[in-house]
Amino acid sequence: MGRRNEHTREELREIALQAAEHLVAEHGLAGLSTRKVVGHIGYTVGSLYMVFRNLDDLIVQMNERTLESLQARLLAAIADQPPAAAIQALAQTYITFALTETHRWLAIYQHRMPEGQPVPESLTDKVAGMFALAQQQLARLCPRRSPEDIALAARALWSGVHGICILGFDQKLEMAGGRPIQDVTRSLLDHYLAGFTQSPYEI
Amino acid sequence: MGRRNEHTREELREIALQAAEHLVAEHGLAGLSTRKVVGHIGYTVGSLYMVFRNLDDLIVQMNERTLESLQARLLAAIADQPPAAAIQALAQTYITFALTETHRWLAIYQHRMPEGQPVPESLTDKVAGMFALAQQQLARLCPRRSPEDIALAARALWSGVHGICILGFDQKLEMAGGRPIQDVTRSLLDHYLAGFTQSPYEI
DNA sequence: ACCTGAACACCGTTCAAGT
DNA sequence: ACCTGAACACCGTTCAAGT
Repeated sequence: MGRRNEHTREELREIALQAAEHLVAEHGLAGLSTRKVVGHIGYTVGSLYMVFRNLDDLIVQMNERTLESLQARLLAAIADQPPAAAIQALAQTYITFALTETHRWLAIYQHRMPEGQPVPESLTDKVAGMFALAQQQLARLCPRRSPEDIALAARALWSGVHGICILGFDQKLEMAGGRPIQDVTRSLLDHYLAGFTQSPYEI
Repeated sequence: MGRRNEHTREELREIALQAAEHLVAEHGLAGLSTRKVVGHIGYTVGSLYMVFRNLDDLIVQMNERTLESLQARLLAAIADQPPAAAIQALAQTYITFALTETHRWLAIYQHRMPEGQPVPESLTDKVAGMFALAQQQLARLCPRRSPEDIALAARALWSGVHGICILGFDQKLEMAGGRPIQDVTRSLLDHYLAGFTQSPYEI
């Protein structure tokens, strides 16, 4: 009885991921459980394991989808912008995503693989692809810099913007009279790039 | 039977926190549970609730202890250093702490209060105190800057260094041929400060 | 007053049994 | 082949009962 053959495997996977995304968006990663997911889609626990290896697998696949939609927005923000504007646009778009899709964005970083199990490459690839966007724009901005310098700067800035977002939401660094994270980010980018585009050699 | 009256309330609290710290250091925050804690100290579950309101309360108190020992190391690193060196020392000490006490340090940011409950002030105060160290050194370095500029710069740099650490451990941004996080941090600080100490006005 | 241990409502995961 | 639902080993939290 129940739902037998109502959905293909792919459909089951899709509605399960949608239910998971809904639960996370509403209550955060902690509000996600296998039983709640199947409760939402009218199946029983066992059926989840036909489509996902386990809950971690489901979360990873959900996080990959989040990364894909983030990447799409970043790409749209760059468009045909000149490099300096593109870099600002990347940062502001990342912030906007974090502000609007807070729980789903947080889930990417909150989830940890069980002890010893590595993060799947399919996910790290997507993070790397996103990071490459920043690196490309930085290379356009400073064409005479060595690839090593560019990579270092891209990592410093990407991590920096991410850190501002993470601590901004943590309540844990909610400064009294604190400026909005957009301002902090602009300060980071402008001052770093002022220093970076000016000094020709790495220290 | 059991352990009745073997420990005062304060002693019970202490050994419970020590057991929790040991479990987290060994297996991460996910490896912590009330039953494992009491298993280590020879009590039963119920007794934990004499000393802590619940597991979240225990974790918060554990995280506050971690922040205290981090703050102590940061203070020692500053010593009588001139401001520029003090800022570098703060960053490198933060990194070293994250590298050596990885799981306990991660637990500070991994733990989230249940929906709606705010982070206790006792914890946010300790984070703010730590952050103030950076702000003070920055004010010494740039005495003519407005307090607003200093606060903005302190937040950009603190968040930046934190972001570099977080993404560095996440495996999620483990760049191929990536430079050690110490180098990325130095790049962030040097270039930002080069830009910051030079431009007299905020954009 | 201190502490136990059973009880309750949740969890993730497995798997024999049903269709 | 698909799916169920009971079973197992874990959770956090409460609370009557014991000393």
